[in-house]
Amino acid sequence: MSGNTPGMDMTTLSALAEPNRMHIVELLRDGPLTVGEIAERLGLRQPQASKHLKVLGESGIVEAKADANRRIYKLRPEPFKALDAWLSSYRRIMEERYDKLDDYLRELQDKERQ
Amino acid sequence: MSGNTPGMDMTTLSALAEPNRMHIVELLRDGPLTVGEIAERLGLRQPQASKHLKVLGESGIVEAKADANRRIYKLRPEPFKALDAWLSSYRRIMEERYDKLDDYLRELQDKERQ
DNA sequence: AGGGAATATTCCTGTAAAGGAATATTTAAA
DNA sequence: TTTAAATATTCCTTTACAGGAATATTCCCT
Repeated sequence: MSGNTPGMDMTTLSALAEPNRMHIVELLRDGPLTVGEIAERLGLRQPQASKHLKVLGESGIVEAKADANRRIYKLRPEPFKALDAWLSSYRRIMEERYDKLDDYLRELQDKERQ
Repeated sequence: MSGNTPGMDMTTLSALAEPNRMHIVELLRDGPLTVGEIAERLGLRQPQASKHLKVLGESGIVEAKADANRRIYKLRPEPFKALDAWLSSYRRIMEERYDKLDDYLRELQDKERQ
């Protein structure tokens, strides 16, 4: 089997919650990059970049392809798919109607307050 | 103005990355709940529930409606919309083609390795 | 006014995690 | 086989944060 979309991993969120790692992910959105390139663009020292990439790798967000000396990192689709699937169970809450009802109730409360 | 969908807040992710808070959010997905109800269902002590709800509130994930002694908490749609908007910029990476190309490159590399 | 219920806040402690600096590892090239 | 470049790992220190216990606050009721 090849294209499975498992449940969301909590480590996905904690990995993305760190600003430097989020920044790395946003960089990789435009294509694979080398550790050195990532470190340079983020103004990080190389060891920190490696550490953050390790965390991202352990949560499956990123994978590396060895190329001699270098390691080319890129995003893996699975965690994003899982996050999207999880988020979809909140579609009802994101609906427009939800907001309207909310505003309506808020108005009522404001009026009652006087 | 009423229906704005601002950019994603990093605190959304860190708030959700804590297991108890994620659990609270999943509970509230099915409807508003009282602090006591939340604490009871999660096996938390009341102060911890309040603390987690405070964090969720500060990141805008949750809001409370006062009802005498009690505070009824419910989800706010905005952070979920923002997360969805952010995720949508990764749709290309989630595409099926991405996986296929990936597998293809992997095959090539495996063959070259011999 | 006083008491009790529901919730919030404070203080303390332990722990996980991020950054800095140094070092180890791997690989290509001379 | 030594050297240098790219990356990973280790050790140390500091800080953020979660839980526990106690206390403060707010509100209703009598």
